[in-house]
Amino acid sequence: MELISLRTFKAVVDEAGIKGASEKLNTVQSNVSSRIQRLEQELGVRLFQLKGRKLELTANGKLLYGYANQILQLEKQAKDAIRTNEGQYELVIGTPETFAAIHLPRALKGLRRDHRHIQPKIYTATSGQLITAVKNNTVDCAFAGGHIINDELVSIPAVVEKMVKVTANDQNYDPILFVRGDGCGYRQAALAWQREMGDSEQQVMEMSSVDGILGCVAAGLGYTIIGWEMVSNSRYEDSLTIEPLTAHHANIQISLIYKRDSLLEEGIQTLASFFMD
Amino acid sequence: MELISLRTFKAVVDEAGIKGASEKLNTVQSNVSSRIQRLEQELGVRLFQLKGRKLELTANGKLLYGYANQILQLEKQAKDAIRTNEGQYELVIGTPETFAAIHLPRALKGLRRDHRHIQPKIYTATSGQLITAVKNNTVDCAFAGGHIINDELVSIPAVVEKMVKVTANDQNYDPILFVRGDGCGYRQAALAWQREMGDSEQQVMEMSSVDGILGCVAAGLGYTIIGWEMVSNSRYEDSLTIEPLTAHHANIQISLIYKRDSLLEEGIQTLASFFMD
DNA sequence: ACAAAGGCTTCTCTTTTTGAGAACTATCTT
DNA sequence: AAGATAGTTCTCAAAAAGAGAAGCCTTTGT
Repeated sequence: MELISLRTFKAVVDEAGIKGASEKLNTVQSNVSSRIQRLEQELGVRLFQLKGRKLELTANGKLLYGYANQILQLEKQAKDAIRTNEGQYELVIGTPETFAAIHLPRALKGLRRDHRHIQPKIYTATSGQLITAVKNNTVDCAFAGGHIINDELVSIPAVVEKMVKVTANDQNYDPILFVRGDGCGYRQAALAWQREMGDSEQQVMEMSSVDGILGCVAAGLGYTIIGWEMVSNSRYEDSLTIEPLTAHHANIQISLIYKRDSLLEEGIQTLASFFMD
Repeated sequence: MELISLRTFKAVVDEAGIKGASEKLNTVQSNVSSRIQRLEQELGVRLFQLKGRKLELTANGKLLYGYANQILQLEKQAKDAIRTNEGQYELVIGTPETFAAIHLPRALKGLRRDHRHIQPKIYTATSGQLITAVKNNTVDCAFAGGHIINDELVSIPAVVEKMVKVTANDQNYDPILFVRGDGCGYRQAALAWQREMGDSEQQVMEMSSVDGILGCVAAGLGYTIIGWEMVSNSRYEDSLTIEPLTAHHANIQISLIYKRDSLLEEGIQTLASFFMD
């Protein structure tokens, strides 16, 4: 049994299929397929069962999945242990795009200046995906909004974003709420606010980029709820009006989360320290 | 990082060198050497350091060794879990040669008859080596004499061997104690008895096979201390005289030992059950 | 002090394994 | 029924692993 088999196996399970796995692993379907077949042959056991055109884990597959996770995690820990022992190590930081744009640069700059032995690497995804990414060890730590209730994770408060309602300067805008795609922290906040205002049958428009949203709002097509920092210094700042939200929705806490007893804890704390002032 | 790298690495550490590892892994030195080099390159770290013509683990090597053991053990557990789940599984039984000859056949026969889903596989070595073999997962369980004091191991009493002093029929023998090679359970018992008798400056002769020893004793060249079953039914039985040992050395407890929370516990208990009557 | 042996590395050549891509099959969708 | 989607099979090229020979540096023994 080789780790590549387990990595492949895990990818197939996680991505729910050979196609997904092949993309994640940067290879073609046929290779993934044959690796799995080899593994099955080696163990003398079927790991998946074709159910329609989807694969379904067998009992043995489920059994192996647990072990594969453990083994792969230990592999990562082994590498981490050696890297931290060497002083030099890579710290994979997960962050939502918005956070990466606004808050991260300053911290990263400080990190590069004062802690040359830490090589930061950025991985962007939505808040929701990032939490699983932390659990999976895809990233060493991640910035995410809201409060994380999970005792295998630790969270350090990083920044508090002041949420604001953004409208066009002329106050003459359509009652359309612009939100970002699924998984974005702002989106949740915006929808919660909308619900509370009783405006929930208002039209909602989804857009993938914050810049796009602000552009639309500036053009008077609607309004949005977003972190204050996102607007200030934006290219549309001058054509937008900002209005603070009512107390209870006013703030979103963004925390740096990581897995309890991560070997890279020291580096993560160092990163967090740049947000304490 | 692949498991073959870790297996190789572990073998080099355990066998204290590339030559030993290459033999254990049934390959040539050059391959072991290059696998290690690849691993070092991959981790960007030296794992060994040439000290004279021996290899010495570096700090990073020691770190990795711990992880390698854990990972490899999990690999084994994963396979075991699947095999036991399948019902059919292989049970690797360690035993001293002497035990294999006398006590094991009956149990093995019963196992094959009543528990076809267990495929026993025999691995012979000395008692001392067997204990480490159990710890290393080289074997799933092993028969060993004496009392095992180790809380990562479990031991089930299997048989009690009655120790006897064996001499030639004519009572006219040299005061030479015949013992087996290092690591044999009988050897220890014999030497302990000799010490207690105050005969410790008596000559001792080492021989690797029990049959050889009995032959020599039968020929009047000396005497030996050994389990009673070894003598009865031996080809020399008729020319030998048996004399029970004094109470305190009279018995050796042989137990079946295995690693606590082995996944194959059920099979091991089954094996042990053949000794309970 | 020198020859011999032991142990690791390097180099080369052969065999095996892996990977990419195309063609194929079966299932689901509309 | 056509098209899209997901997985498998097959083939050929590329890469990696294995075996063996030769070399280098220590240790050991006389």
